[in-house]
Amino acid sequence: MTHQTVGHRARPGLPDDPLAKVTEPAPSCPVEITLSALHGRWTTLVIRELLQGARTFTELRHALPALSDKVLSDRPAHLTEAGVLDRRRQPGWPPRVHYTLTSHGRRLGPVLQALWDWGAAVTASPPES
Amino acid sequence: MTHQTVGHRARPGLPDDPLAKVTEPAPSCPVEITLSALHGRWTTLVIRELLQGARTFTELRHALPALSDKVLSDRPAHLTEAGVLDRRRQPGWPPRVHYTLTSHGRRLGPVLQALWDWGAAVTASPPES
DNA sequence: CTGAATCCCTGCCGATACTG
DNA sequence: CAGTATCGGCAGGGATTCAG
Repeated sequence: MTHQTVGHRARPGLPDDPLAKVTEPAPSCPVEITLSALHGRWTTLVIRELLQGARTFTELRHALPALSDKVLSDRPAHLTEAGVLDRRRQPGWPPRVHYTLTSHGRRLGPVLQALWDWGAAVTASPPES
Repeated sequence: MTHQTVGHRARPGLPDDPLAKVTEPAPSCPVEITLSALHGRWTTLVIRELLQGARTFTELRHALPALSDKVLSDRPAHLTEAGVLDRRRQPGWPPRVHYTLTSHGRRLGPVLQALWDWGAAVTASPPES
């Protein structure tokens, strides 16, 4: 399926890594890092928007009209810290800021795809419950 | 609506699906469904544990000693609702409950793998920050 | 043994108002 | 234009206690 080139593994399941044995949500755990990057309402929608190209603050607001200015400001800031986004100020007036995905950010595409596929599969064939 | 076959996709990124155009975190969005299943602290660690086989309440407690009884009870309950887990009571005394991944649950393995890979890649090559 | 009920504390998110 | 400051409501989750 859309199993990208994220590296194949000998066996299914989780990798053979010392961090795979943590018994608490350590911030150094790769899974925690990713979930932390995706954390927060609206976050995945902001990423989806930017997967289609650079966006300014106003363009994001237009694409996601329900977001308050605060969240519209917080999400890109958080994502920039997480290394997902690049923030470029365009000199002059009025101020313009362009948000662009970094190479890391672009690699979130397959991750969101994996999330999408699982949710779609569950919807298509709900469990016994 | 979810007319899709989750098969191959013409282009990278997100699928061509009406739900891909929501402008708010709709609960019917597959991505939201998956994130909702993984939602909550400790959740992914519980799933990781169960990816290695069925576990009882006590076995989970032993594997994840830091969890309070409440969370240790809430997480499997939530995951059962989400169709990830199967809960089987063993008759007799003392009461024993076995938690097992459903077929949907087992399919979370690759999803966690994708999350792991992204986090590991970011750690390996941190951004400009 | 396997939880459910309760209490409290914290952090998220929405709304509104203000600034370089 | 692109945010920051502030306030308040509410849900998540830890600790403790109780129940089948």
